[in-house]
Amino acid sequence: MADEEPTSIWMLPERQERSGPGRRPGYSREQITRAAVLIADAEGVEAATMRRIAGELGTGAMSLYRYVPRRDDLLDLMIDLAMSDVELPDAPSGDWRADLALLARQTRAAGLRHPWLITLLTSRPTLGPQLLRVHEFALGALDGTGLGIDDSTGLVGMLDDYTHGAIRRELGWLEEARRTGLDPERWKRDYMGPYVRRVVESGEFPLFSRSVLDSRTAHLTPEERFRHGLDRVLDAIAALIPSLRTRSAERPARPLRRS
Amino acid sequence: MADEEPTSIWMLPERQERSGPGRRPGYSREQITRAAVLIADAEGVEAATMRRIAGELGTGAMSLYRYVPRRDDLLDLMIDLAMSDVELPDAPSGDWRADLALLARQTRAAGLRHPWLITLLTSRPTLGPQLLRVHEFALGALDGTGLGIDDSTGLVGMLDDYTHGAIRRELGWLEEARRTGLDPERWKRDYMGPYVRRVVESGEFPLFSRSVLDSRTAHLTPEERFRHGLDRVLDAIAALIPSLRTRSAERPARPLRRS
DNA sequence: GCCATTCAGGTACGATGTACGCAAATGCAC
DNA sequence: GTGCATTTGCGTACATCGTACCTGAATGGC
Repeated sequence: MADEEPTSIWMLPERQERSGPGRRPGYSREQITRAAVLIADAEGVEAATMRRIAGELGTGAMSLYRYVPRRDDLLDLMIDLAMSDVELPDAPSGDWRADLALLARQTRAAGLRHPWLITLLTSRPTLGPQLLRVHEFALGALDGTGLGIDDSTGLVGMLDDYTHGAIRRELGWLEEARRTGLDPERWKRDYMGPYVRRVVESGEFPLFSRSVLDSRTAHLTPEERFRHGLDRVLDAIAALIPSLRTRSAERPARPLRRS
Repeated sequence: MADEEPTSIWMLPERQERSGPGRRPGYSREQITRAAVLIADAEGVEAATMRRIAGELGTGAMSLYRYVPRRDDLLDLMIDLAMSDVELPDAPSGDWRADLALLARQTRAAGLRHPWLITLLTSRPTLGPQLLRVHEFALGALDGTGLGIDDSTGLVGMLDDYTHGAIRRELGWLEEARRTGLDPERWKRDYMGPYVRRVVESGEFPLFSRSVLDSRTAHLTPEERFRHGLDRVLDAIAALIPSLRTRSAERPARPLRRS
C-alpha cells in the first residue's frame, strides 16, 4: 500500500488496543512522555535522552521506538503534555480581558513549571491537540467583540509573543543566577554576572546600563512585572476592539457582555 | 594566577597580535564564524558541525578550538555576526516611531536572511556587542519621550517579542512549505499540510479552522502583514508615552479597519 | 499445537563534541 | 646562526548520541 510517511506525530496515532495475535504492549506513549517530562523538568531537556528515559522506565532504549518514531516526535509529545497543565474552562466566559489574562497566567505557570517548554515551543512549529485547545480558547475569547478572525489571530499572536518573551526573560534570570552559582536573592541585589558588570562599567552602553542598575532597585516581583506588561498588551488589544472604542476611551478595561 | 573560567565568550577576547615567539595563527574567530554562518544559512544550523566548518576552511576540526572554547560559544558568535546585518544610524533620529519601525524592519531582514537567527537568539540568553548596540539604539529611540528607563525597557521587550514572533511565524510557513516539497505559491492557495487539513476537516476547532481558511483568501504579502502588526505594536507604545497622551487623545490608536 | 504477529531489547554503526598529545612553525636571547 | 620557549595545526581517540537491524519471547486464532 502507499505508506506515505506522516508529516507529524499527530498523524500517527498510537496503536490501539486490538484483538489480534501478538504480544501486548507494556508501555504507552503517555507513560514514556511523562517520564521524559519529569527528567527534563529536573535536569533540562538535553538530559532526556532515549537511553535515560528508557532507563527510568526500566527498559531498553530501543523499546521506545515501538511507540515513537523519532526523538523529535517525543519532543512534540512533551510540549503537548506540558500544555495540558494550562487549565481553562470549556468555553470563554464572555469577558475577553479576563479570559486572556487567565490564559496568559496559566501559560506562565506552565512555562515556569517546565523551564524547557517555551524554548521548545518557539523552536519548533508544532500544533498538538492541547496547543489547539488553548489557541481555540484564545480565539473564542475575542469572538463576539466585532473583530474579524484575521485580526483576532493577529492579536492572539501578539499576546502569545509577549507571554513567551516575558517567561523567557524570567527564566533567563533564574538560570543565569543558577549558573553563576549564587543564590537569586543576593544575586539580584549586588551582583549582575561578571560580563554584564563589565559592560556596565565600560560606560559604552549608558541606557542599557541604566536599565540594569534601575532594575536592581525596582522592587517588583517577577509576577507583578509580568502582570504589568500583560496589562499593557491587553490595553493595546482593547484599543483595537471597535465596539469598545466608540463607547469609552478612558477606561476600556471592562468586559463586554456576550448576548 | 586565578584562572577563573569566563562565563561567556565575550569575556574571553581573541588572542591579539602579539610580538612574542610561537607560530602565528592562520585563522581568526571572524573567519571561522563567517564560514559557520554561511553553512547555517544554506543548510541549517545543525549542518554547521565543527568538522564541517573546519573542512570548509581547509583545516581539521580541532584547529577551531584554538579560537573558540566550545561550539556553544561559536553559536553566540554567529548570532552576533548575523546581528551586525542590522544597519542603524549611529544615534536615534528623534522620531521614536520611525526609529523603532526601522529597527524592526532591519531585524526582520536579518532574520529572513539567516533563518536560524531568531530561533537561536531566543533559545540562548546572549548579549554580544552587536546585540547591545541594537538594544541601546532602541532604548535611545524612546529616551526623551518622558518614559522612565524601566518602562522603556518593557516596551522595547514588547516590540522585540512581536518582531521575533512574527519572523518565526513567517519562517514557519516557508519551512513547512519546503518540507512538504510544494512550491509556496501553490501551497498557500490550495494546500495546508496534511495535518492541518485533517484538523480543519474534523470540525473540532472551528475558530482555528476559520483562521486557516481565511488566511488563504487574505492577499497580504508577508511584509505587509508584518508592517500591519508592527503598526499595532507601535500604536500600543504610543498610547503609553505621556507626552503624546496629554497632547492628542483623539488618536491613541487607530481602530482596525473593517474591509 | 502450529503459526503469524507483535513487542522487548541487545548489538552495532555513523556522527557528534572535544580531551590529549605531538610535530611544526616562530621570534628572541645569545 | 643556533638553541629554546612558546604557540599553532591537527591526527587520534573516546564518550555519547540517535537509531537501523535482528533475535527471541510472548500472544491469540486456527
